Amino acid sequence: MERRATIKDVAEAAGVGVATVSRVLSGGSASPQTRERVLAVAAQLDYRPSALGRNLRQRRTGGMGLLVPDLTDTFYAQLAEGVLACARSAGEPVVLGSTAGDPEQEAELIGMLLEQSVDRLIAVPSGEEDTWAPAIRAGMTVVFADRLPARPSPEEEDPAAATVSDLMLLDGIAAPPPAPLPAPGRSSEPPSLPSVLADDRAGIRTAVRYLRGLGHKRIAFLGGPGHDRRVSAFREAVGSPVDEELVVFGTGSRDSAYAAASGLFQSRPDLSAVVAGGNVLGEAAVLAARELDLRVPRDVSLVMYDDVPWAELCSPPLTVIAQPGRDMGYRAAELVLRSAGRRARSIVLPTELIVRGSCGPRR
Amino acid sequence: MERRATIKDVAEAAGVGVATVSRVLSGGSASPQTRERVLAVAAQLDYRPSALGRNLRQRRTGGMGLLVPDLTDTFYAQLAEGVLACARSAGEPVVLGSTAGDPEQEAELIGMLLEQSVDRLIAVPSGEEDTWAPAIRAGMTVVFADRLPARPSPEEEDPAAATVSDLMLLDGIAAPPPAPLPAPGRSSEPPSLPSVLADDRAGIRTAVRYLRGLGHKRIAFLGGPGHDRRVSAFREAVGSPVDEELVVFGTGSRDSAYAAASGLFQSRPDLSAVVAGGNVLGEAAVLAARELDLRVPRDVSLVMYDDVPWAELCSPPLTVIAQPGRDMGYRAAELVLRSAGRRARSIVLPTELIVRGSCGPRR
DNA sequence: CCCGAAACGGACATCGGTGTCAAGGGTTAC
DNA sequence: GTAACCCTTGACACCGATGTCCGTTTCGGG
Repeated sequence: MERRATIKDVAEAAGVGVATVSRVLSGGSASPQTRERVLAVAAQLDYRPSALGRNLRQRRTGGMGLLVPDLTDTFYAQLAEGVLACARSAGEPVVLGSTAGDPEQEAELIGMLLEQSVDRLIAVPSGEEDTWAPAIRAGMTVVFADRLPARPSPEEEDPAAATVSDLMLLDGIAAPPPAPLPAPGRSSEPPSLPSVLADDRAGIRTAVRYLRGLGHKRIAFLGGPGHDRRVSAFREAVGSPVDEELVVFGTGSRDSAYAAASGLFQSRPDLSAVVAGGNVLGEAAVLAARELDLRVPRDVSLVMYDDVPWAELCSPPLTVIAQPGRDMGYRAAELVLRSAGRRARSIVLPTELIVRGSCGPRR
Repeated sequence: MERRATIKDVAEAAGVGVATVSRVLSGGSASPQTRERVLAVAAQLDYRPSALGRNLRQRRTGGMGLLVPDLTDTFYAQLAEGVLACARSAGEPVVLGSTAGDPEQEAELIGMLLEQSVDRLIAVPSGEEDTWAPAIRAGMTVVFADRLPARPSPEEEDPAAATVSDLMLLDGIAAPPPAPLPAPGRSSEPPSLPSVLADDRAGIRTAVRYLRGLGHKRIAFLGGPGHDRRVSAFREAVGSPVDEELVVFGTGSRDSAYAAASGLFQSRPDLSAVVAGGNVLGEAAVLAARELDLRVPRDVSLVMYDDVPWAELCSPPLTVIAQPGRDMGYRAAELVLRSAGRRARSIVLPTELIVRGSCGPRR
């Protein structure tokens, strides 16, 4: 319960001024004997500089914030572990928040971080870009991981082409002729926000091709919030006449994922393969299939996005699109720490199709 | 990028002193018109008090620290979600650290938290009690979750009886006659540290009885670090002549868990049931069994500690001892927030045996 | 031997809040 | 009419660091 020693205590005990102590401890210049004496006294008093004083003086908190939708989603847990590993090796604290995929909670947490003067943030965003405007405006260095914030639904300009989101634009179906103008705008804009993403497009494409190679024609996509890039890649990969009934979404909870999967299987018994856009959705697909007495891979083939430890536990073990969750977190933390002040770069990491036993030839 | 408004800005704009602004915003007394004016100005300037200034003045950081061994262990993720939920509703930040079960990293993280003046901490401890002494001495309010720090191996007093750890003492085999003195000391000591624990003893006992009821005689325990209470409960439940070869440990990593499980199955093909002390160990047991062509539950029955979403995905779905991870985290956070200053209480939450399909009659 | 430059180190302001204290104004009681 | 009291309010010190500014010392060169 004893009071911690302050820089003043050290200064007095060493018979020097506080400024000298500060200089010595932060690597400034000082004569060898002074330095030595100060260090000795500091060690003897077990002095540790208070982050509070320093932070106030420098008007910023060290460390970084981390916002994820849900830690019980193993992928986000892996991501978080990566961030923590990097932060630990840098000796920096990490302030964690879980948003449950709710933009409102996300906004609250951003507010909390601003209040704490946390000026570096790694986030798996749930809200749209305007949720993030306050953070950016306040000068936070934000690195997005796993996905980017969605663009808000526009209010003016060609409402027909931009109704849903840019999904439709990237789709290449809804608006093929009127695309030339918006397209360059869109594609020149992505320079955009610093991020660490997996190469979703390639991952999905590989999976779809793999299923195609097994003879599957009716392939479904089971998506969740934030899977925009994956869906659009899926649409692109399956080609023009996308059967919209085969593209369904859950809201992020396990229950809704199960409902979506179960609904899909029941409404379209003719489908022969499913691509699950995330591990929670994959889990739901396995459960729903079992409940409906569909055997994997005999009755339905399944590819799941995310490699998680339990994918191997299933019978049969699940074929997955692995993305390097831990690496993504580590790299994001590096980015946010490195880019002291200015805008960070973006990184795309490769995915890998890991073939196990959940896909078979078309029945 | 604009500078945030400070309390001084608000004071000037409202034509009052800073003290008045502080009073108004922290619920102190002020005349209605003053209050109104200050609030209006604050809202208009979008003023948010800086946690930095406040923390420095009050010599403490708000919020709490959270230390867990590994977030990719779903149980700890659930625990963390509980803590985050409570903290979020209180508007408090959570500083997270992952220790990888390594006392050294744990000690480092404790140091980091002390530096940050975080004075409330929830921890799943890996180190022994002396790892925690600095934190306690510094006046931190610490609530342990899931387990308590192990007592350091004593250096004096009857070295024979206390060689390994208190495991051996509780064992009741290594030192049956010289036990009377240490025993009351042990059992009167637990008033000890504030904590939120699951009723491991009851959980394990129930599981062992259940397996016994199915006819199993050779039941093994697959443990990990921190499973002391579970092991001792296991020993107690199986009764006196404990077959020590049937009690094996991993070090916490997935690899070592797998090695332990595989070694167990290979060295003792006569065992007919396994109790896995945690979900990582359960996972390892399933994989090892499959690798050795042991079918569950025909060749070997399995009960796993921790209910995790993927337990239902296995074939057959795993029978588990469920402990309320999320609740434990939430309750721990409540405890640590409530007990502003003084010592917190302890809580024990019930476990539940959830019978699914991984246990069958003795082969 | 003296002068200038460079190295060193201490006093002090500062960051953004909170708590203390005393002054001032208004009301009530005697 | 005056004393006693309460309520409101602002000035100011303080928390523990950092950085600026300036005085002092030391050393080398002329």
